[in-house]
Amino acid sequence: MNDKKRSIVESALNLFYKKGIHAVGINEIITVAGVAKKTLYNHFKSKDELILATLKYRDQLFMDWLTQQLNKAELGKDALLALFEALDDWFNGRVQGLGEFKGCYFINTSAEYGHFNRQIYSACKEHKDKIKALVQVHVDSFEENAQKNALLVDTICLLKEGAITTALVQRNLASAQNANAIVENILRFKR
Amino acid sequence: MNDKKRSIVESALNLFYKKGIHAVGINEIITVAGVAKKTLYNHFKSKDELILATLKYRDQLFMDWLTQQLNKAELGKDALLALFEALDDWFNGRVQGLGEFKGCYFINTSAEYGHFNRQIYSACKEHKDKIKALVQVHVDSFEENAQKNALLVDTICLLKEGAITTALVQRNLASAQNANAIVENILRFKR
DNA sequence: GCAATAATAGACAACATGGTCTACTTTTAT
DNA sequence: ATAAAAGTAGACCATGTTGTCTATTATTGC
Repeated sequence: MNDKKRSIVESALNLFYKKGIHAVGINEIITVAGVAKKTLYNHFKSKDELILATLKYRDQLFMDWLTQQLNKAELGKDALLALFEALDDWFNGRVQGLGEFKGCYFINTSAEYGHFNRQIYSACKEHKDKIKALVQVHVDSFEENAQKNALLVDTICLLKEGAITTALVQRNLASAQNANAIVENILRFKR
Repeated sequence: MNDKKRSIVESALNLFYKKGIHAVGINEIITVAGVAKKTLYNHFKSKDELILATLKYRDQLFMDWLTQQLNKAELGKDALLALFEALDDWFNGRVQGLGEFKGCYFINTSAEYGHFNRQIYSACKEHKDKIKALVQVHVDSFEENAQKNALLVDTICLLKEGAITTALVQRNLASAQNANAIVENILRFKR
C-alpha cells in the first residue's frame, strides 16, 4: 500500500472511529491526511470504498494485536482468560495501536448502517467470525464434548460482545474484568 | 402529548431506528409524519431535542413491554429466563410494538454519538441502568450472598447485551436462545 | 534528461442539511 | 361568533455533502 493511501486510510479510520462515519466528511479526511481531494479519489472511487478499506485495515490491526495477546498465554483456558485481560487493557487505554476506546468499530459501523449496505455488513460480520474462530481453537484444545464445546464458545463470545457494549454504553470500564471473573468460574467448574 | 407531536416522535423513531440518526433528515421526518416543518420546530427546538424525545419514547415502549413479559413469569429465576425468551421474540420479529429488529436503539445511538453529546449519552445509559435494576430485583429474590448476587446480575446483563449485539452484527437470531441455555445452566448449578 | 505518472490546491456542480420565516388556513376555547 | 392558537406549504438561507475537473507542480522510471 502506497504511503499516501495508507495515510488516507489511517486518518479516515481515526475520524470514523472517533466521530462516527456519517459525521465525518471527505473534506475533513483530506485535511487531516494532508492530501488533495483528487488523490483520495484517485485511490478510492467513493466514500463507501474508503469505508471498506478502513474496515479491512482495522480488522488487520485488531486481529494482529489480539492473536499476539492470546499467543502469549498457553493454548486453552489460559488463552481464553488472556482474551478478557486483553479487552480490559483495550477498554482502559493501555493499548497504543487501537486508539482511545470508543467501542468496537465493527459493532458501531453495523449500528450505523445495519444491513443496508451489504459489503459493509459483510465486512463487520467477517471480523466477528474470525474472532469466534480464534476462540474456537482454544476451546477445542480441552473440550471434546461437542455440545459443551459449542456452549462454551457461545458463552465466551456473548460475554465478550456484552463487555464491549457495556464498556461503551454504560461507560463501565470494568466490564471486561467482570466477564473475566465469570469465565474463570465457568472454567473452574469444568475441572 | 399532542397528536401531532406524537406522530412526529413516532415517525422520527421509526426512521432513526431503521436507517440511523445521521442518515435521516428533518425533511424526511416531516414527510412521513405528514406534518409541516414549522409544526416540528414548534414542538422541538432542534433535531437534538427530537432525538432525545425519541430516546425517551422508545425507553417507555421498551420498558413497558419488558416489564410486562417478566411479570408474566414468577419472581426470580423464572423471570430471568423469561427475559431471554422475550429477547428471542424480539429478535425474531414476534413483537409488534418494537418494529423489525435492528439492534438496540440505545446501543446504536451510543455507537453513532459516543460521549460527544452528553444528554444523548445519558439517556442511553439510563435506559440500560433501568434494565439492570429490573434484573437486580429478580436476582435479589433468591440470591442472598452479596458477591454471588453481583456476579449473577453482571452475567445476565453481559449475556443480554452480547445477545443483542450478536443478533445484529452476526445476524445470529438464535443468540437469545444460546444465552438462555447458558443462564439455565448457571441457575441449575445454583440449586 | 525527459516523458509518464502522480501529486497539488481549489473551483465547481448538484444536491442535502438544519433551521427560519412568511402568508395563509384550520381548529379550538370561551 | 370571534379571537387566539396551532396548523399548513413551501420559499429561503447558509452551510455541508460527495464527487468532478482544471491547471499546475513534483516525482518517478528508463
